Amino acid sequence: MSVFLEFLNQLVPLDERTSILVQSAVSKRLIKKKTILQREGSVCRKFYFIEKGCARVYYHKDDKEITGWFGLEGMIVSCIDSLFTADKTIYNIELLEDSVLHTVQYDIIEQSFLDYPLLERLGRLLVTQNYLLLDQRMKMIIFHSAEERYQLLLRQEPRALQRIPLSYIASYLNVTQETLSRIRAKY
Amino acid sequence: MSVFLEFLNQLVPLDERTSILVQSAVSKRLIKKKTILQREGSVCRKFYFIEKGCARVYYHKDDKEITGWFGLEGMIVSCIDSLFTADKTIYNIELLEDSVLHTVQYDIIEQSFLDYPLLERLGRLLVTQNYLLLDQRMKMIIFHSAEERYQLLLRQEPRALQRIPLSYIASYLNVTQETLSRIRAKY
DNA sequence: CCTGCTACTTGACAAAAATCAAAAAATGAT
DNA sequence: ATCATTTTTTGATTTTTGTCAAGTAGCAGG
Repeated sequence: MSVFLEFLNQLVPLDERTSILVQSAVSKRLIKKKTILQREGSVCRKFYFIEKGCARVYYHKDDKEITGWFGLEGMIVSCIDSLFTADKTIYNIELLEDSVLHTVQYDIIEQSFLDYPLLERLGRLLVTQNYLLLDQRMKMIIFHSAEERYQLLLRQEPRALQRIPLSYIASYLNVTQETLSRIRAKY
Repeated sequence: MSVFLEFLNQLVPLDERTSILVQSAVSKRLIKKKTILQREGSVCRKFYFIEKGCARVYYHKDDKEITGWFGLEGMIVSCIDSLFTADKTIYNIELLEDSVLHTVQYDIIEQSFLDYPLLERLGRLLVTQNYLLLDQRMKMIIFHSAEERYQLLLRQEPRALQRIPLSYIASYLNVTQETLSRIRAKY
């Protein structure tokens, strides 16, 4: 069973027919660094499970790029603002490394929700999981100073800091590159 | 049909048996201003639909109270950090006015998800809806200056600004009361 | 109508972080 | 390895917002 299917089964043990349906919506591929998976202004009908590699989700503020989210091994990335609304997304998704991705055609999933109750359940739990992540991130930004945010990230995602350019980390933490550099210099 | 049931039916038209189940989990009551619906440190097993009135969800940062969310007519409030995890919540929910609330026992809902596919669907859509709201709020805070945030709120929730004390609004916008007062003085 | 409380405003100053500019270090392609 | 490019660091200065303190306005209860 694929890594992605295993990931899903940990949330909801899937029966045979749901499992087959999901597989029909998924394709696994190796994709090159710097590929833009999704571009702002487009409508997003896919989400990606990262088996290997690393991505960032970013948007433009004035002329700067602001990182909204990272994806690392075992995470799902998408442009949720578009996926769930069919509006145009403000996000871009870019691969930061050559990556092994499982691409899920969300249209297929969405059409099947009513016929596959376990899929509906899986959907609910995935959204819930991501809601809690977003809530955490929200608290992180409101609760903590720039320096505390850096330290939190250091504890929660040490993987990220090795692999991802400082400027991307900085905007994820909602500080400028310079400020983050100075914070880091203290340690 | 109750206002709350109508609200749910707009998301997912419910069949008779699901409707009956939901009603068995809900009770409608008039609750007095200043009542604390949920206290930090407790585990939250309920959520509330506001038919009439107004609530705030807040937490403590050092010794200050920070407003994380408001609830107005037609909105749902809860301590989601606890509801979905069964961990202790950091949030308090307080009524700012005498309010008519529909209280939902989440345990009953949760136990029924597997037997009631439409309920599962409803759950998914409710979480999705709230995820998008949180995403919006996140963008509001990261994208915009204190002043822009005030103006956005003014446009999005003019209702709120009439009824809710400035200090609560301020912490919701992630600024101090003084700063908000100064911003407001400009108009 | 006065009293006491709470909510809000205003002012002076301090702190955190942003901005602008330039240097240093790291990385990648040849 | 060398050079060019990109990323990161450092310094000086400004902006934004926070903090502390004091005052004013509005309101509820006697």
